[in-house]
Order: sequence, then C-alpha cells, then structure tokens
Amino acid sequence: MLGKIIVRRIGKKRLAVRITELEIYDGFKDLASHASKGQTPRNKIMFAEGGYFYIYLVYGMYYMINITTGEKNYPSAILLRGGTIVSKLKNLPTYKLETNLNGPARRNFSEKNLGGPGKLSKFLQVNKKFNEKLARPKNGLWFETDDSLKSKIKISKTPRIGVNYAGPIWSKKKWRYVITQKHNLTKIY
DNA sequence: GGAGTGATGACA
DNA sequence: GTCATCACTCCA
Repeated sequence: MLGKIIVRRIGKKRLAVRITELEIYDGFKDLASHASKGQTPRNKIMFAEGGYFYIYLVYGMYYMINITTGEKNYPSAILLRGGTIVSKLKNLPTYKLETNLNGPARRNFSEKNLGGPGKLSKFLQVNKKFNEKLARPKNGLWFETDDSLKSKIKISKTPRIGVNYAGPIWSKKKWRYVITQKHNLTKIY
C-alpha cells in the first residue's frame, strides 16, 4: 500500500493522495486491534476478505480510513495514517487552502503533507458512509498504482501510535510503516 | 499541556 | 441505562 495513490471522486473532481504512512492491525491476538475482542457491529467488516473500507470515528471527531486485507473470517486491516497530496491543483477544495496547507502557490513537501489519519480523511472528505464499501471507482474511493516510484522509496518501521493500552508486546511491534524518502513523492499524479 | 467530541462496548 | 475509554488534532 505504501506509495500507492488513494483517489476520491467528488462530482467531476478527483482528490489524490500518495500514501506515505500506515499501520498494520493483524488477526485475533493483536491486542491493539479492534478485532481482539471478537466480532462486534463496528468491526465486523475487518473479518471480510481484502479490499473493503473500515471507517470509524475516534475522539468524537476524526474518521479513520482502513482497508481490509487477508482471507475471509481472518480480521486484519491497514490503517492509512498519512500521505502527500498529488491532485492536480485545480481540483483542490477551497477549504483546504484556508487551513494547514497555506495555499496553492507554495508546494513543498511539508505543506502538502497530510500527517495524521484525521487529516487524511478530512482532506479526502471521507466519512462513515464509506464503511463496508469495496474500494472501487464506482464507490467514489479507490486505489491506483504509480509504478514510477516503486523502486525508489525507502521505508522505516516503528511502533504503532496511540496503542499503549495493548500492553508491551503488542504496542511495541514495529507495525507502523513510513516512507522516509521525500524525493519525488509530491509529483502530481 | 489540555480541551474538544461522540460512538463504542462493557457492565448493571 | 450509565460509564470510561478512545487507531487524534489543534492551540497554547
């Protein structure tokens, strides 16, 4: 998933973000995973086969975007935690320019960086209506592959964020993956 | 460093 | 029904 493009269609416009940061939530035993307590109404899509969105609200404000992975009945998903905007500039929504991205004229990495899962969903305008939907263009939210970057990215692994409640074994696993090399990531896709 | 926010799931 | 707890962000 790292380096791939997540695309959101809103009317005729497309928002595109290259994924640069994610976390793995894997299986029944992973105490950081919502699925560690078994199947519930919220997490049931985690038990589907790969390719479905798992969207939920945290802290009353932020939607987390996850994509399911693996076999049916095995709960696993990848949380998208950050990316860089690679939309054509004419497609950028105006609200974004007023907040943390400082306008279309300045285009260096940090200003196009969406660091944090809440920013990602805010920019892509993704909410719970995408929960349990397949990642497909007809659903308005999907992934594309940009092969030009494949061999160039460098990846570092760290513990997952905000999961201390999972105890030392699971909170320390290096299941957060980040693209550390910034070169080329902002190229308009 | 701390407020904000509301769904979720555990327990009664 | 009540309660604590959160896969966080922003402003200070």
